[in-house]
Amino acid sequence: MEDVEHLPSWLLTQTAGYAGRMVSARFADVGARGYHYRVLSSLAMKGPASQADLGRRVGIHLSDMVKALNEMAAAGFIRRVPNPDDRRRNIIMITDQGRARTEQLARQAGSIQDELLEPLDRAEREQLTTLLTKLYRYHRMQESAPPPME
Amino acid sequence: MEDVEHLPSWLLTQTAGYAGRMVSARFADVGARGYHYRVLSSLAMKGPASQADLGRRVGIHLSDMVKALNEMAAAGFIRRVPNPDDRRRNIIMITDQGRARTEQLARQAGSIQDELLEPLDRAEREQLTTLLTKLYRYHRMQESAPPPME
DNA sequence: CTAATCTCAGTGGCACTGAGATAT
DNA sequence: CATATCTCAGTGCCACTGAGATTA
Repeated sequence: MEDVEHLPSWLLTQTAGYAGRMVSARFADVGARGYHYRVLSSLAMKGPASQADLGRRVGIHLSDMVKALNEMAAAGFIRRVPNPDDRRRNIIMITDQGRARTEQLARQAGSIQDELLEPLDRAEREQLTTLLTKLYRYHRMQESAPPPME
Repeated sequence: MEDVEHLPSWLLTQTAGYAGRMVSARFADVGARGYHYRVLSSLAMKGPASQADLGRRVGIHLSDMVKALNEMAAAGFIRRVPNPDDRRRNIIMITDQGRARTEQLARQAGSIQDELLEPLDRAEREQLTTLLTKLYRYHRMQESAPPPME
């Protein structure tokens, strides 16, 4: 009988749990959550988009996007502007306040990386990042690949 | 402005998300969830325990343990036996059905490892396991370390 | 009295489903 | 007509909080 603790999938979810809790805690301190940071940083770096496109960009479900944007609009971090070319769509724009918020959250997220990777030396950290990037890219691609027919 | 997608914590939670969804899907097919497998495999490998000890062993909150054990007792995978030496405690024992279930779930979990690690070669898989194990052990230790005073 | 155990109810974040209204 | 967008309500899993009853 194999030990669960040696399964890569187990190690991955456990370590991700530690990472996630660290980041969430920092975000919660300022009343934010992961979805906010994902959306804001995408807007700040890649520009405005419709809600659906934004969701596809950052991997957040359309219906969750609605809720997250409601929260961030109420806080003044984003604005919803009607798209004159397609009246089904909104254009989501980041505000100056939103940019400031993005930088605040980026600092918080960045500051925990050292804490998270503490037991690894420089070379190991690069190894880890490389390996995880491979995994991430591969599965992200798989997702958008042809769904297995049934 | 740094890209979120390069942060180790981001990569970790994203890849863990893929891994978690793969495993959950397989478990859901047979009406199980992650907590069940964790508890059952601990019982199978390390023997009976009280609910509190079991929770500490596998990192599941005491109050969640109650619910998970209710589900598994109803399904006949575990039994609660009163501890004669300490009447506050139960002794949680795995049943034969529970052992069979454990093996079933272990097979399902094991079968997705290849799918998960597909883009990595043999050496890379070992690297990843080694790095994640370091991280896991470190943070698990930190947890039980003296809480920061406030 | 304090501390540990077990139970239950509830919360929050993340990811998802389904249904409905509107517009293309 | 089908398709795409936006919205809302609800579900499931994981992790956690708080409260109460029992026993050590």
